Amino acid sequence: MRWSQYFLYTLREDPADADVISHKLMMRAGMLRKVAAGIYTYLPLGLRSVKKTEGIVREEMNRAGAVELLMPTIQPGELWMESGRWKLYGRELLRIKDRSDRDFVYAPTAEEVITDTVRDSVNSYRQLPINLYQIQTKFRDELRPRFGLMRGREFTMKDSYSFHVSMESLAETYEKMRAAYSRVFTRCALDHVAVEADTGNIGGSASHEFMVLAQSGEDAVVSCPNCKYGANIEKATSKFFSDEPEPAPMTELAPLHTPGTQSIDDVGRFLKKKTSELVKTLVFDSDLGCVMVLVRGDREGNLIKIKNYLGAEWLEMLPDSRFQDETGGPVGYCGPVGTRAKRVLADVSLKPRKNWIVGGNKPDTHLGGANPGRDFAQPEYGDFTTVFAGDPCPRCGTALEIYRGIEVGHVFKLGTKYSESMHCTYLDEAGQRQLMIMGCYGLGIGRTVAAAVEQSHDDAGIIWPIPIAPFEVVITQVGREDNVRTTAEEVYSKLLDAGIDVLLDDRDERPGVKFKDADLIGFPLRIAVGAKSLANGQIEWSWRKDRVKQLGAPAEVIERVVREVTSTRAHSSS
RNA sequence: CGGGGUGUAGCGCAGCCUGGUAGCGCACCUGCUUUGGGAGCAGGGGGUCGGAGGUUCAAAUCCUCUCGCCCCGACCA
Repeated sequence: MRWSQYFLYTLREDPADADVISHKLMMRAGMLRKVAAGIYTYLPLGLRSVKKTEGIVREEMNRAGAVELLMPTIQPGELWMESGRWKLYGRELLRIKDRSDRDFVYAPTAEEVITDTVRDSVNSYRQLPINLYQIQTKFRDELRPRFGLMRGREFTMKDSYSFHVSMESLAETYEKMRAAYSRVFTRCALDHVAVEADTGNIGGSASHEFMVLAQSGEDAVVSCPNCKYGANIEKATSKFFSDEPEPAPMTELAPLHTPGTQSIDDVGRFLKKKTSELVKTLVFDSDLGCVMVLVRGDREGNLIKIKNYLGAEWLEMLPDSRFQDETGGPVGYCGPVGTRAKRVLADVSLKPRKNWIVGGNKPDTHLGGANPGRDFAQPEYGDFTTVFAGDPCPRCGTALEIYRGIEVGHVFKLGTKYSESMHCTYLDEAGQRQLMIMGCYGLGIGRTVAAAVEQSHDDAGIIWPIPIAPFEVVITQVGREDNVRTTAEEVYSKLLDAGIDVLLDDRDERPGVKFKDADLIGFPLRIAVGAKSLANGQIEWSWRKDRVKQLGAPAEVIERVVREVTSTRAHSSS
C-alpha cells in the first residue's frame, strides 16, 4: 500500500476524551474514530489489526475443532423471553421494535440463538459433541462506556458455544478452549494469565478469565508467585484466617462506652485495639431480605462471595436510612447481639475467636466479650472477605500478589441452564431424552488489540507485535531525488513479492514528519531510503522497539527484513 | 442512576466573571524558501459559538429548559 493513496491521518495531540494509553494512541495513530459514546469506526489502519487478530482467533478455533457460523446481531425478543433473560437482563440489553411493533434485541451474546439452532438440528447423541463459534459485533448498552475499545458499547467478540452429553465431554472441550485461548494471546504477544472467576449473570459451574496484565486494567487479579493459583479478586480465597491466636477463655459480655466512633478505625483508636481485633458489621439488602455479615475489622466484605453464598439475585449495601429499622441498631453501632436481622453470616476468620468486640445496637455503645452461641445465635460461617496482597495462597501458603488486568477472554461451563429453559435435548443410546450440557467461551477482539497497545508502547507511540501490526514494515522514503524514489519503489515491490505487509510512505512530507508518524503508529520494522546513505549504496532498517539503525545494501536489507518478519510469524504460530 | 465538569472551525483550546465586529495553535489551500526526527515567511479558506426559549437596543457571554460528551461512584459477557 502506498501511503499517498491510503486513508491514514494522524493527530499531533491527544483527543480530549481519551484517558487510557491505548485509546489515545489508537486515536492519534489514525486507527479509530469515535462516532458516539462507546461506538467507533475502525479506520483502515485499525481494521487491519482487528482483522489480523480475528485471523489468529479463527485459526486457533479451527485448530481446536470449533466450527464457524454467523448469527444475526438483531434477534427476536421471543427467544430471550424463552430463556428468561428478557427479564433478567437489565438496561444493558438494547431492546428495539420493528415496524410492526415486534420486540427485538441487539444481541450482547448469543446463547439463545445458538441453542435454538442446535435444538432444531441435533437430536441424537451421535451428533455430539459440537462446538460452534462466530466472530460478530455485539452491543451492550453500558452505563458508562469508556477507555475506547476496552469498554465500548458496540464491540467485536468471538463467542463459541459447545454442546455435550456429559460433564466429561464438556471438560474436554473446556480444556481445549483454554489451551486455544492461551495460544491466541501468546501469538498476540500478550503477557496474560488465566484465573478462576465468578460466573456472574451467565451462570454455570466453572469459569476462567484470561487477563492481560496492565496498569489500566479494570479488574484485579490475585496470583501466587509460587504455584499456579490465580483468581479474580471477586473469587480469590486465602488461608489468612489460620493466623488467629489460640482460643482464650470466654469473658463476660460487657458494654463499652464508645462515643463518636462510627468507623472501625475510630473504634480501634478509642479502645486502643488493632482493627484486626475488632469485628466489623456489614448489612446488605438483597432479594432475599436483609443480611448481617460479620468480618474481621481490618478486612473488606466481598459482595460477590456473599451473594453467591446466599444464592441471591442481587445484593447491595443497605442504605443508612434503613439501618435502624432493619437491624435495630444505629449506623456505626450495629452488631449481632440482640439484632433484628434474621440472618447473620460471619467470615471464617472469626470462627476460632472468642470475646468479640462488636457494635452494641445502641448509640455510642460497643460490646466486649461477645461470644457466638452464648450472647447471640451461632452465625453461618463462610468465606465472605476479599483477599489482600500478602495473604497466604490457599494452595501453597506463599504470599499472594495482586495485579491489575484487562479481561480479554472468559470461558464458562454453563451446564444445562439454557438447554433446560429452551428445551434443547437429544436422545441417548437408550432412547431417553436428555438435556444437552453446554459450555460458552467469549473472547474480546477489540479488547485484545487495545490490550496489546497497553502492554507495548513508549513515549513515541505504539510498538506493534508483528502478528497483529497493521503493516509489518514501513518504508520511509526520505527526500524526492529520483534514485531515492526508484530505490524505495524497488524495495517496496520486492517486499510485496515476498508476501510482506508493507506500507510505502511516499507522501510529500518532510522526513521528521514521516519518522514521527512511523514511530507513533508503531510499525514493527522500518526501512528508510534516503539520499545520504544511498550515496554509499546503502539503505537503513531498524526495529521500532529499539530504533537502532542498521545499514546495508538494499538486497541485504530486504533479505534480512523478510527473514525477520517470516521467522517471527513462524515462531508465533508454532 | 447519584456527584462533578464540559460543549466555540477537522483536532487542541482562549474569549464568558464585567453583554457591544468570534479569536489562537495544529491541520487545510496558494506562493517562495527549506528538506534525516512534527520547518520558516507571506497570503488565504473554513465556525447558525450543542439546541430551544427568555431578558436586553444588543447574547458565545446573563436566566430557564433540553441534548451530547467526559470524569468519580454504583454496575458489568
